[in-house]
Amino acid sequence: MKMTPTGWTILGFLALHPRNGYQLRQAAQRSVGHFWGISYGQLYPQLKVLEDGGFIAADEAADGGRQTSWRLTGEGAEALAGWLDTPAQPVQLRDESLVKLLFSDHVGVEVMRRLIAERREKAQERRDRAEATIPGAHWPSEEGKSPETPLAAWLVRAHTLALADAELAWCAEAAVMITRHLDGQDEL
Amino acid sequence: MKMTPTGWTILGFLALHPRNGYQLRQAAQRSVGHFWGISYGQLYPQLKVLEDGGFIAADEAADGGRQTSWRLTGEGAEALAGWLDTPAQPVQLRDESLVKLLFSDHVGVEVMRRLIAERREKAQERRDRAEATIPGAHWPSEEGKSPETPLAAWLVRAHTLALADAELAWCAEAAVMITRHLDGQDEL
DNA sequence: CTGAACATGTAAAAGGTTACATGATTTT
DNA sequence: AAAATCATGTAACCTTTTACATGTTCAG
Repeated sequence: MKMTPTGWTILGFLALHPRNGYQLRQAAQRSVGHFWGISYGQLYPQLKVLEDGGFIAADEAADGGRQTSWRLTGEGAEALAGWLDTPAQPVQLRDESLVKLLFSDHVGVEVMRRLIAERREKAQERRDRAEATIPGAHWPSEEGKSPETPLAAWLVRAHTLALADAELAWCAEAAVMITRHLDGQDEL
Repeated sequence: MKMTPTGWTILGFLALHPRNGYQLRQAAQRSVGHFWGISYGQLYPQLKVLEDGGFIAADEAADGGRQTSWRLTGEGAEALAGWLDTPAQPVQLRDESLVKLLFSDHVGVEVMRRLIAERREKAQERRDRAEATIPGAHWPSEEGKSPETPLAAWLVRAHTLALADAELAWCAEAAVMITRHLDGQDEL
């Protein structure tokens, strides 16, 4: 089996600190869930692949062996750096709600309003979650750990906030435009 | 075979006006390409499915039969309306560039700067393309066609512009933050 | 003791992406 | 005459998604 994008993501998370599969899942869900789902079905198989490749190693010290904590190896760090230097895959977006909106001209404005209301809710949730996130607070602070601000995490958080705000602003504007459009029709 | 999301999208586009497979491909690419790719491999098979379901019908009048122009049937219009009333699938985003940014803390700011520069370019392209688009200018205006402003298309265009602007603003801000971060380190 | 959260996996399905294949027509 | 565009399709692949399966530990 080969490494999938899920594999690289695992590598990235393990670069921050060691964890087990379950924790990887949660971390991914929590911190990148809304723009980069990691594939649960691939998670454990990919861990095997990464181990075979020598990119990660198991620390089974913590528990009797029930849970496996994985850490990045030197090779893994090199591979990760290489991946980061590779041009990113183009952004893939599948936004059904927007397509439906595009086709909603002839089915009444209620549909439009509902679609937009739903988008507003989702955007607000994303925003709230990002706002509540303290970048770099990945695990209970260990003494001796450098308290440096994680710039990257900060930037990503700012990105989420900025995009969510733009979405919210658009929702408000859209509502106004719909109303205005209806008024305009009445005047004719 | 069953109907896939690609099928519904085809239905939506045919609701605007009849076209052949090739034109569907182009329309989808042009107008929703950046948030909803239609699957080319699935296009012609789905056209068959839609025909079997009675949702679309072939108009082979135009050409000797080489190209098939498809139009929506009454049943198709109903089905489309039903789909539009169905809750939209959650937005799926796969943004590798953002993930790489998140993991780029320890590989040098050049990587960060490059990632951000690439995002800026993409965002600018999206913005320019959307700006140049005149919503509703789908085909050479036929006489008798109502010159109504297509509200939905307008809203979608506004969305693209708003999100692209937010992305561009974030890129600028991010560049500043990176510089500031480096300055802060020097002062220590 | 009962349910929620922890933890590790496997299998199948679904659908999108890419590449391939073919040929006609139009443009340069 | 060559290249680009038009036009229709097929096949294989790839990866995510979803569902299933199983057992443990911890909290109420």
